[in-house]
Amino acid sequence: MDIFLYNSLSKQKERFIPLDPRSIKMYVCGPTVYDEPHIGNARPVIVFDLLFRLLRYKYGNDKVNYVRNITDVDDKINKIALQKYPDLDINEAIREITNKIEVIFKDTAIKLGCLEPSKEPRATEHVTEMINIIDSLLINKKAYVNEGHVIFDINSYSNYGHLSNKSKEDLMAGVRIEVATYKRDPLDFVLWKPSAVNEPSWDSPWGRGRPGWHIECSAMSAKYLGEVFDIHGGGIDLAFPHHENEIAQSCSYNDNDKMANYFIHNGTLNIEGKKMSKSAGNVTLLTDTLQNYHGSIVRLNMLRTHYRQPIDWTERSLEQTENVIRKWLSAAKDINTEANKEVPKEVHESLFDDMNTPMAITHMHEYFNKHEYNKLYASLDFLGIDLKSFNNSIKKDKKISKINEDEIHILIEERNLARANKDFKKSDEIRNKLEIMGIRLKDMENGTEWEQIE
RNA sequence: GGCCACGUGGCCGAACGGUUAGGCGCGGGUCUGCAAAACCCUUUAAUCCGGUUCGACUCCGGACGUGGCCUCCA
Repeated sequence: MDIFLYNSLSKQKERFIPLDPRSIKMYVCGPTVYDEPHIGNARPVIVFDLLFRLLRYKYGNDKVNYVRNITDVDDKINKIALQKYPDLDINEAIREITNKIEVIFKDTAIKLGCLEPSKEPRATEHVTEMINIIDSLLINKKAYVNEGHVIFDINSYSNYGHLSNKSKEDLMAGVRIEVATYKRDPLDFVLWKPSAVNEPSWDSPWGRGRPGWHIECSAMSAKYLGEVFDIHGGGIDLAFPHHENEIAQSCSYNDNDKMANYFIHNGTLNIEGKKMSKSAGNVTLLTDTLQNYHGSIVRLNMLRTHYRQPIDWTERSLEQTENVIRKWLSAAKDINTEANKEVPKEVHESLFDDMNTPMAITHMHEYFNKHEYNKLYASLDFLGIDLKSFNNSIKKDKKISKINEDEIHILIEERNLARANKDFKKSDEIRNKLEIMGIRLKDMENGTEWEQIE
């Protein structure tokens, strides 16, 4: 069975045909590490992890090369570095911040059930490669130097705007800021810019400076995946200008008509119906969400919506997902762990059809209803949702102290004694008392169990 | 202003030119001393206005709404 993917280049669903089935090459734009990861960052991380898993499944675990970069050079980082560590040397301050955020980001990705990419290169470790590309673009007259900046000449690349479906005229109509004096054309973009004293800088043929946005991805994708690779992924918000500019640079540099055969974009994410923004004060940090919901819930909640569809991230949908997971978890004891872990056909087909996770989840509900728990669990496993870790975390999450726990056990014994004596008035009093304490009792066949409410 | 995506039942969320997707929740029931869990039953929708068609939630046009992007700026 082949994988079908919606390709932003052709604007339609296409059969995925790799350049070389023995080595699949996927590049995904990773985070700019300037602030704690938020829920919006999680979407591409989860979506492309799933694609990584599908590709591994079809072509072999060791045949897929998944590169997800870390952008650690950016003016936002500079600003925060100066704010947070005014006494440190700027480069040290930046290191401090980017290292810290990178650790949180990677830790979060693991909690969300994501496999580690094959390679996670950092932009700052590839400045030499960037300079080489810029130098070559200058030699080939695709770029020019002005006022210490190196600028990409948009008019040297005829296909500009193809990915984002924008014509030069449309783009010009949108130009609303004052155009920088060093640009010949308002649409030209910066490859290299000079650095002030308190900005990070590297030596270059054009003086001390730093790379512009976009060039890092051209440099790192070429280095690790080659001139042309299979899949380039990221959020739809990156299609323009980021990916458009990457294509212009890379294709001009390599003299190719393509950078990657498939551009795959995930849809946007809103918070309770509104755009997430700092000014609106509704930035949902992943670390906060993961405090209240296990990574499996966050992951499943994300996958309940098709990846290209806009998603409205709400507390309510998280609660719904938690309900589903708890229900599925109830079947865990009936799982035959020895059973073959083969992905059920229907789930396999759904996922290979442009990652139709909602359809796959529908099949999983069917498996549960038909008591085909092994199929359900094989599917969950394939989606990267680990219910076993969830199970453990329920216990761990209980914030009941030891003393409290002893007290609960005493009360349970007391109640069971009352029940044995048919003193239901007393037994109900104890139930109520525990409920007020936030403990719910469950009389099971072999004894009374308890759980914390909420 | 330009380009684009989306608008499905109380809520989430698919497929599909004609056959009640599915889930969550609500309600009812079985079970239970009472609960909880589980199980069973129940709950028929497509923002609006036109058009194409024997037939449209599905295709086309328009309106309205929500959201994204419009180049170094957070």
